[in-house]
Amino acid sequence: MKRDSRLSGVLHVLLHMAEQGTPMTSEQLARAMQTNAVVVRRILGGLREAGFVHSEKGHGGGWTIARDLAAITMRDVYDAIGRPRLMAMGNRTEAPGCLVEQAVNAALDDGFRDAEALLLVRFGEVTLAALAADFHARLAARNLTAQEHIHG
Amino acid sequence: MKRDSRLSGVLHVLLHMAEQGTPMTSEQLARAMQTNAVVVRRILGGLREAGFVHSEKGHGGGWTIARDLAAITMRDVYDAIGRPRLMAMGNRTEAPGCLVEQAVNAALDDGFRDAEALLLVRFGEVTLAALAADFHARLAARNLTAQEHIHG
DNA sequence: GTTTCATGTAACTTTAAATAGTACGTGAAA
DNA sequence: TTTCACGTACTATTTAAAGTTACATGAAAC
Repeated sequence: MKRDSRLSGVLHVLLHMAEQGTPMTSEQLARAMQTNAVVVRRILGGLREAGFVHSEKGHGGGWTIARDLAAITMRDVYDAIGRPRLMAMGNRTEAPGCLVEQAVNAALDDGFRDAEALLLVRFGEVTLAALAADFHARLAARNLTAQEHIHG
Repeated sequence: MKRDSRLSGVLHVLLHMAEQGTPMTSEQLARAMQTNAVVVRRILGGLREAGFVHSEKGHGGGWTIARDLAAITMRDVYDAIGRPRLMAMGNRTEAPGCLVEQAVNAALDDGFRDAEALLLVRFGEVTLAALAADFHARLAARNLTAQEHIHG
C-alpha cells in the first residue's frame, strides 16, 4: 500500500492556514500540499466536523482555523482525520485456529499496542501552537519573516 | 499497498519448524502459512543468511532451525527479514524546503522514532522459546498434545 | 547415470490501500 | 445570473506486498 501522509499533510496546511489569517481556498492549500484540491477538502472535512476549521462557499470563501492553536494537539488532528492505521505490519490471520499462530499474534499485538499508545501520548503532547512556534524559530534562525517565506 | 504480514508469517512457520524436529519443505510450510512455497523461500532466505535456519536441497531436504530457540528473539527475526517499515504513516515530503513542513515533520518524526524504538525493545524481549512455551500453554489449556494439534 | 525431489531466484501478475483526478451539485457573493 | 468555492460520488492511478510461473542447481534414490 501507499504510505499514509494525511496527518503530515493536514498539519502542514493547518499551519499555513493559521499564518494566513484570511480564508484560504482548497486550491491554494492543495498547491502548498502539492496535491489535488479534492484531497484537501476530503481531509479537512473531518476537521470541520470536529470543529477545528470552518469553511465558507462562494466568493471570498475558503478555509479558516476555528479554534486557538494552543487548544489543538496533533492527537486531536489524528482523531479528526479518522484515526488511520499507525502500524505498517499486521497479523497474517486475525482470528487463527492454529495455536502457534495465536501465540505469535498475541506477542506481536502486545508490542503494537504499547507502541501505538506511546505514539498517541506523544501526539497529545504537541499543540499546533507549539508547531507554529517551532516554525517561527526556524524563520528566525534564517533571518526571515513569515512574509518572506514563500512556499516551496 | 497490502499490509505487511511477513514477520507474523515467518514467526509462525519458525515455530512449526521447531515443533517438527525433522526438515520441513517449503511446500509444507506454505500450507501452514496459507501461502505459496516461493514466498516462504523468499522470507526464510534472510533467516538462512543470518544463521537462524538451515536449508537442504534434494530428497529428505527442507528447512530446519539452526539455533536454540532461546537464542533467537523476535527482534532478530525482524532484522533478518530486512527490517521492514514499522510505521504506516510517513511525511508527505521527506526533505521539504517549506519551514512549516519542516516543523511538522520534526514533531512527527520524534513520535515515530520513540514508538519504533519501544517496539524494537519489546521485540527484543521475546524469544522464540517464550513463544513456544506460550503455544504449549495454549495446548495444555485445551487438554491437547502437539501431535493432536493439526494445523488449521 | 538418470530420475526425482527440493531449494534458489528472476521475472511477471495480482491485490489492497492510499492517493489522485473528474464531474457535477449546492450555496454565497459579485 | 454569473462566478467562485465547497461537497461528494465515482473512477483512475500508484505503491508495495503477496502470489505465480519458469527454470536453474544440487542432492539423494533407484
